[in-house]
Amino acid sequence: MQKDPAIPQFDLPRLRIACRECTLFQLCLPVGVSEADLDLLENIIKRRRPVQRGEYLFQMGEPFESIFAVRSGSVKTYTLTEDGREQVTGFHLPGELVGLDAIGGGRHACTAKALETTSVCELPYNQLEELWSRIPSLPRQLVRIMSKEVLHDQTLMTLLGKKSAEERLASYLLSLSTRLGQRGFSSHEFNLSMSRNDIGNYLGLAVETVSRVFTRFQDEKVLTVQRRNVRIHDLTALRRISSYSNIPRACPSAN
Amino acid sequence: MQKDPAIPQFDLPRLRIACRECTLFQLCLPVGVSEADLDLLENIIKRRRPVQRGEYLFQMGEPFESIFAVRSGSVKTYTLTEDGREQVTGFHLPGELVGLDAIGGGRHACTAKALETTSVCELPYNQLEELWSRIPSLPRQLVRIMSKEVLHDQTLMTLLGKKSAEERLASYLLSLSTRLGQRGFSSHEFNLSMSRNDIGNYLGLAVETVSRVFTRFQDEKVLTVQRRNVRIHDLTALRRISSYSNIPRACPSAN
DNA sequence: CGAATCCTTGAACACCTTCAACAGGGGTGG
DNA sequence: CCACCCCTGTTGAAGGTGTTCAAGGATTCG
Repeated sequence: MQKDPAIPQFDLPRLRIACRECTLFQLCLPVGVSEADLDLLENIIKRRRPVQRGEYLFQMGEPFESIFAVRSGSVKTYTLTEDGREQVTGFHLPGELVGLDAIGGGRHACTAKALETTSVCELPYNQLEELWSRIPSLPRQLVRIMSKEVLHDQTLMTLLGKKSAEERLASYLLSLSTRLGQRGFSSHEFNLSMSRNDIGNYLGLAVETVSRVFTRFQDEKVLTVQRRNVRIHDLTALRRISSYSNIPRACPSAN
Repeated sequence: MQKDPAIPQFDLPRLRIACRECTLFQLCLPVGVSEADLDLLENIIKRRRPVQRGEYLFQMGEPFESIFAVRSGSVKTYTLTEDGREQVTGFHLPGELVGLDAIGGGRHACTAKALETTSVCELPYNQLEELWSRIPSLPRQLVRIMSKEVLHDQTLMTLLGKKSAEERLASYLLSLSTRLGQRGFSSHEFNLSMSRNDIGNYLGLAVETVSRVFTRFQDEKVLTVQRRNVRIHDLTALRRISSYSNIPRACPSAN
């Protein structure tokens, strides 16, 4: 695993880590859960030993047992299309939940792979459901999180359906920057844990295009990029680029 | 409103329609709710008078009050991007829920517009939440539905990121065909309630491309299309086209 | 009947992809 | 410790798919 100045190592060996001590408390499922109820929640959480880069949290087709909360590191989720190609469906940072798309189908619809050394909290879903009657804020929060997930997917649909290559990469970097900032990391310098291949796959672009746009951004002094290390110099420019301001054609707001 | 042989008129004037009598019972939120509990659920449902074509269920930015279940007709949801362009995020058929993306944010993130005369069940969300303790299957079912929504969005991401124009339209028509079939309508002949503009917007294509692909499909005898009326002749061909079998380039499953 | 909207078709262009080749790290093994 | 190799990332050139621009036809509705 590469050294990564932006992602400090957590105290991984400490197996028993309470939600209330977790730096991600505000971002994760326990939001709104009372002190008294936290114990109930914590009792069902399995804290696995850290997952190494390339290892799986779960794989597509496996029976659905648990959802996972990322504690540190990062996870990529992807599906295999019928002809065996990979479609990256998301990158998950600390505090984010993985596996939500499997609840409805009983089987995992995607594969979750660690992009670096990653630690997660495993939440057995059956046990989680059983807590709902005792902790009503739990299902409320879960539904809220899933609602935001739907919202996120919709912005992604806009990105894929309407945006140019530059707009896509700018939006992507801004998303990463914001999310890292929320988690206490630097929002203007960070290391990408995913390859250009993954980025391109996720953004609906060829690897070469991702590479080219990166160098274009660098030429325009918007950022500096060296392999996986990104330093954003002009956040405003990035924002301007991302909110596509192409001249819109006459677009009758059809019936 | 145009005549539509594939969508028979429901008995709209009858205001009091019980879930248990609803033909959509199996597709909608009440799945898994016991007979005894149905009354509780039905009591909070507001059944509005039918919404006319072009009218709104809700608009972007409005405070979130209710989610809606489509009873008959169809609804288009869309967001306005920062520069005022429209992004269609979905088309909703009978039995499907609308407004789920607003739960997390407190405000509607999209606008829902009727594509034809449409009737809906309005479910005030606060009251719905209050029922959860009495009817535990309600939140379970809601989470399940939202999970499927996430799943659906992911296939759409694949469509937008990886598929060609032909593959997109074929997938879209198959989706419509399947969903209409599930609802008791013909799966090989139906009328589109949305314009080419909306379809193109949804699929990330220019209107002209949608039109061209339609005629190409017609030339290949896959279907007949006359304005909004679609007759599918070769479902197999459509399926073959939709599951893109382009020669994949070397695609190292980059860690 | 006329206006507006929706849909279709044609031609030129643009953006991104594909193909190809090479450069630079990082890891492994000698 | 260096050489080597593989993988990742970069850059160039050609090509294709879909967009844009433009114009005309069809349908609906006032």
